[in-house]
Amino acid sequence: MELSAKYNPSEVEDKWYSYWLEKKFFHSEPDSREPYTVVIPPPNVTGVLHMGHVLNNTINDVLVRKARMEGKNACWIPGTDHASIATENKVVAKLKSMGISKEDLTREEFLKYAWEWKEEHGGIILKQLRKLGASCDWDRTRFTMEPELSEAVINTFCHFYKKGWIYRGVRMVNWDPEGHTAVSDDEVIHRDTKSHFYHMRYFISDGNGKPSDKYIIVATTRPETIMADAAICVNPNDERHHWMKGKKVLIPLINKEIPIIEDDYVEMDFGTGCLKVTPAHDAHDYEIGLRHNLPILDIIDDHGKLTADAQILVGEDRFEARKKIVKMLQEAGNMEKIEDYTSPVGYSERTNAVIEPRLSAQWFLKMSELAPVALDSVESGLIKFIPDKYRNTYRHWMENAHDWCISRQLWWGQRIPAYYLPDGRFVVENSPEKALEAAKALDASVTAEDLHQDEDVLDTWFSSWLWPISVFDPQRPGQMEHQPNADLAYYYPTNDLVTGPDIIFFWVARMIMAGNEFMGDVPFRNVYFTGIVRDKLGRKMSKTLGNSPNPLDLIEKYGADAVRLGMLLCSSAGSDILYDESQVEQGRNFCNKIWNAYRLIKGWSSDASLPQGESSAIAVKWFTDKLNQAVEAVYDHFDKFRISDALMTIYKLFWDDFCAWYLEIIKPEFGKPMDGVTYDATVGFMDTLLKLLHPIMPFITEELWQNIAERKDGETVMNQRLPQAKQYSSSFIADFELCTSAIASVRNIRQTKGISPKDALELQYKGAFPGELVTVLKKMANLSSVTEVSGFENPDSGSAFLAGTVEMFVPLTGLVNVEEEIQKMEAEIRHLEGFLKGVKAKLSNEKFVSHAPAAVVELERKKESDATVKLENLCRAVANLKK
RNA sequence: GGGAGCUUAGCUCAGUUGGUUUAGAGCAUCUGCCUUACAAGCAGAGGGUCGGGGGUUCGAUUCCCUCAGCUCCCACCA
Repeated sequence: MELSAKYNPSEVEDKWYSYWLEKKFFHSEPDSREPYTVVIPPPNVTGVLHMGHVLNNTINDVLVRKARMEGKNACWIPGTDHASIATENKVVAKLKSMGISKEDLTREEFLKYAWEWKEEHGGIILKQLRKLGASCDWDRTRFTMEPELSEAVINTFCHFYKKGWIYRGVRMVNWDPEGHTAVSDDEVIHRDTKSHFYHMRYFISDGNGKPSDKYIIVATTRPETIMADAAICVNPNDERHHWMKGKKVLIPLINKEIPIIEDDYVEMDFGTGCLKVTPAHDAHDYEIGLRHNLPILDIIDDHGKLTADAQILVGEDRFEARKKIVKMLQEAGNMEKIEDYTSPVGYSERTNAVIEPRLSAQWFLKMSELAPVALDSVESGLIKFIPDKYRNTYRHWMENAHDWCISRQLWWGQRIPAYYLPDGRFVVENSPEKALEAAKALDASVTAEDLHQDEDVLDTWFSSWLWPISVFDPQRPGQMEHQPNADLAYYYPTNDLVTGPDIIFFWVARMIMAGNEFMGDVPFRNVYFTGIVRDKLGRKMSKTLGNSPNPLDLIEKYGADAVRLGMLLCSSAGSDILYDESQVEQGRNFCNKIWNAYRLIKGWSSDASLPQGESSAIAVKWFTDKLNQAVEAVYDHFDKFRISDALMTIYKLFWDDFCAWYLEIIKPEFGKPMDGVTYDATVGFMDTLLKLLHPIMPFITEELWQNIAERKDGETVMNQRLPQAKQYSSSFIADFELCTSAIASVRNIRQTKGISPKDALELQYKGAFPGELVTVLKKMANLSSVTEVSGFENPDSGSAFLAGTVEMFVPLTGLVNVEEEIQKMEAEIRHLEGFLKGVKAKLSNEKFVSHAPAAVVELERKKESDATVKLENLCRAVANLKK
């Protein structure tokens, strides 16, 4: 095979991915092996791949491929999420562009369009994941709104309703006037927003509904809601306002009379100490209203427009109304002053509309029973969070969890299985038939036509919280009498969950609740929280900023392995990731390095009759040790989910140890064959390295592994066993490092003296240099001789250096500047003296010697003696030079 | 307003119950090399008083306090 000097990923990636699919290597069925299970955080069905997905799925794939190569039965479930609000919005927008308004369609007609949209645009992201190399079991692909999973959602609703944990109630909810739906507390994002603080005059009523000459000042940020005011509230301890106790005031512009009431909630030193109470449009005011029996007047409709009850500005949008009413108040003489003001405002996570607190009938799931159990799952250590700090966040939320508003005023999603009787009562059943039966029990005269199903659908998270269960056995959630099927029994609980911290409450916490409820066990053992991918300047990647690269373009340009590596290089768990394309370049360079190492090895011929050279034997021995040391470290890193450290360990093993040292040592003269023993060992090393690299870089490793030796059809590197760490000699590795440092020093001498690497030099040394490494030293430093001496012959005509504590000397007649050599050594002496001083200070400290552990003291003694020897050597050398 | 976390070389980060030759890596930088695997490369080198101050300790990047800066999460818009 003729190989180009550069690795060309596009030639190999599709080929091997098709091969893996064709051979069903990703598919898993229960068997006697230990399972390793992961479920994908289901992306929006209409989503496209972005850098966050790349990060998440790369980590997932590394974990899955590693488990597979450890002999586990690895199963990674892919799928998508129906994403009610996001998808419905997209469909509405599409219809709008076609000149169709959602209001003109029936529910069934709209859903027909929605499904068409889903078929057309859905699942693109799953195809894109294949380009990344994701080894998902595609035969098990799931969608949260497919019939079976929808049934699971409905059964779950019925389950909790019958338990009494789901209730319907009129509550203050977060209304999204653009999405025309309520959203849960967690879907509201609070942002400091610049607005104004309007100080308005409310005149005291003269008792006949006419303004007197006295007024109070009330401050608000929302003057457009004054028509819905039910009272003015002051703090009972506020003496400034005692005079108006029992009086009434008139709402400006509409002159409606409202009482002045007292409540501790009002803070005396905020604003004017007078609070306008608007129960229908503020959650706090609603509470005050309940306490004081105030009437509730709702003047804002579903779309955020003022209703007829407002009397004025009817039909105006709430923000338009605000502008207009300010002017009206000014003209009427009711505006005292306007201040600039910044306060937190809630926005809808999905539509970015300003949330309108609003009273409406919604369905809720009680958290009082589910949250404590889920909290305990993490507190007890049954589930581990990586990094650990998210335990705090989790605990805080769990201890303050509000009931979950699960109804959404949308059509795309699972419709709430509540059926209303004509008299307003309702029944909850998982089918219309059962509902009719239950309804007849309440009222025998009810017919199927009389029953009306609730118009709302369920929150999308109400289906995704079942994901780790329903992907295996959709019949289990909500039906405790159904025994888990073989898949669920085998694969549940899953092992690791890789996800972003932004959905710790939406999804992670709730999956733990559902797992405990329906399986009596947590859904996963470890949760690895990735960071958020940001650009080089630390900005979040977003479409509007245009700072988010298209991952597919990157894969096209650099190759999937390079993109994976680039992502992993900087991905420590939990901290945000500053992405830069140069990291992907580094990944591409590494691919190229691997490719070329392979080319070098493949270009060699072996001759079994040749004896193994001494330096080659040493190199094989050393790299075997080095490999085992690295494998041990890699496993340790993986165990702690330090994926970038594991990667860096392998990276350096390959690049520095294998390529820069090992291959250079064993490299035969050009065109000459290599002895068989070394050649076979080298091919073996390459084979092992490819296996070690495979979870991270699946494509290039498969390509090379398939070529480095004869492979049968159906063989793949992804099903090989990962190397296991064996015993290795740390002392031999240390000896070798002594040798490499000596080689570097000689090379440094060449560089500073302008001596070509081609000109051989001599070397003398004094001290304990391991004899077996002399041959390596000679070859790599290009030395004609290496001699152990008792004293250097002409110390002023050469360059001396230390390798560890071994003194070394390169004779360089006529090339040495004695002054420079002396200066170099004296600098070294100063450093050593400082070091020694510190060590001696410690050792002469009575308390250190008596308090510190023996091993530490011993180490200090060794430092002292080593440094003393070095110092003596250096001083002698300098003295000689100065002669 | 409440809570959590971060601050170590130009950049991105390790630093594992306080002691491993007076701090490590990758990238970037500088110098010299187109040496028949690789210039997407090779060889060598430089670079940090571990945010400031204080304390505990024989010993602090590591523990405590404090100040400064940054980030994130939670929180009902008077």
